[in-house]
Amino acid sequence: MVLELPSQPASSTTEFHSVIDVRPVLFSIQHGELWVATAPTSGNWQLPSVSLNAAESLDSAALRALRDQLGTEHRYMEQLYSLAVENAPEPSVLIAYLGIAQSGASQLGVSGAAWQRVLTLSEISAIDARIIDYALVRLRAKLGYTTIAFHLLPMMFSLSDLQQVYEIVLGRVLDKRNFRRRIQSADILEATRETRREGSHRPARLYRFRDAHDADSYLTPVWAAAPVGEPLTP
Amino acid sequence: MVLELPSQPASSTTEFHSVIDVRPVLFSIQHGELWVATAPTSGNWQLPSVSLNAAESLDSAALRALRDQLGTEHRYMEQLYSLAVENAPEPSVLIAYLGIAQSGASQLGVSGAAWQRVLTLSEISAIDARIIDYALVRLRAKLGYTTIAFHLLPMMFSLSDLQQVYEIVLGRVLDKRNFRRRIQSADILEATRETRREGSHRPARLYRFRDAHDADSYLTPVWAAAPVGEPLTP
DNA sequence: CCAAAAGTGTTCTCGATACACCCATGT
DNA sequence: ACATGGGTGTATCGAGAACACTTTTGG
Repeated sequence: MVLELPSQPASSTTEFHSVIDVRPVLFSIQHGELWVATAPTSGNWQLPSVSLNAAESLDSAALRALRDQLGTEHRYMEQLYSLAVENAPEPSVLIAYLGIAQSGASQLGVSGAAWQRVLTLSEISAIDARIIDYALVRLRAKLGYTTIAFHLLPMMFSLSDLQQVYEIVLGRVLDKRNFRRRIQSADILEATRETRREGSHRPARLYRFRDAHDADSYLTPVWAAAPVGEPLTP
Repeated sequence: MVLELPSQPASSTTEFHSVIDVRPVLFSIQHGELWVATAPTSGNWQLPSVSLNAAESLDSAALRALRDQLGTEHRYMEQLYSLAVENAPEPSVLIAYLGIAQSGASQLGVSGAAWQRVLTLSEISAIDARIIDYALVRLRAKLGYTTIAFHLLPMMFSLSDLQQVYEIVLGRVLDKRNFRRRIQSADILEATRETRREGSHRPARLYRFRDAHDADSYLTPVWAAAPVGEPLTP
């Protein structure tokens, strides 16, 4: 949809402009831990970051940051928060994004870009650390009421794979039976005919994520609202 | 906390700048309906809007928009979403806020500013309409798991007042007994010794909102996470 | 036959829902 | 006395949490 800009009262003759710094936090899971992608820099680590171009949406800028500064493709991207950076050499507004890379296909093509363990990442600026913390809070919260976890996994996966994702992100162990009951009652998985054998034990059935549930919540909010429109229908 | 800006790789010599347009949606309840505050404009209505100044945070800019363009004080303010406005005369990034004004003290001091009914508001730009819709979605969602509703009410209120707020915002009728049970079991209210008589019927006990619960959620998420730190403690 | 992960059911508790009557007051 | 909104309790149901054993495979 093309949006029209409403006519604003000309506020003042000296309009103040800022650089728009779009900064995605790209998570992925490797070796049973949660990692963040960091961009090449001299010295310590930093989040990938681009400044917004003319005629570019914030979302595309966030994708561009991943492509140009990391050399990777995304699967999921969501805006997090914006803030004006104070005491910057140049007036700038920072727009943070939460991105998710699939467990397998997450090579970083740009030299110098590297994955870092989230929980032990210290050599990073205060502002980047804050953004990463917030992104993790959001990711954790969204695990509970959205299907965001699937973006961390490849197309086909076992239920144990999925449970591991939840455990790694949430940082605690979940009960297998309760987990499976909940996931299966949400009706968002499709069993495939394939299985995976990978050790001296029973092979795991592989599942696929059902379409049309992608960014939707599958848990009902406590007090659901009426559809926007006429009020107070019981 | 003062944030330091991490040294970025000098991206290009021609840095692209945008006007930062901060636009709060201020809700309040009047005459049993939900209203939005609109700023003076020639022709139809529009949301209040300021462009960010030097050395000003986004939050203060949102408050300034309320003061300068509406002439009102806020009680609650929260960032909603940012987007780059395409096809604008000047490159601009719009940052939307959700604000809440108390039911009583919500006069608009700036001449031309006016409250509009949310559900029947039509003479407004597409972009402002979208922002208002989104703000309403967020407000409705937050009713269920935060104490945001209290900002719509004066310091002291009856339980029926509170229920009415929920009903008006959600657009549907709630059961009185279930509503009271839930609110009271959340343990966020304090009964005062005062009552209010305002008709030929039993007077209502007045309650006060307990402190220290202000912006906090009082409903536990489905799968709570471990505190950020070492992972996988059961 | 042993190790290892996959897979599967039941019980309990608690919160959400539906539902109807008495209470205190002003006129 | 009656009209009006304030205030209260009980029964049902479903979801979340706790908890242990059998199944299938490779070695």
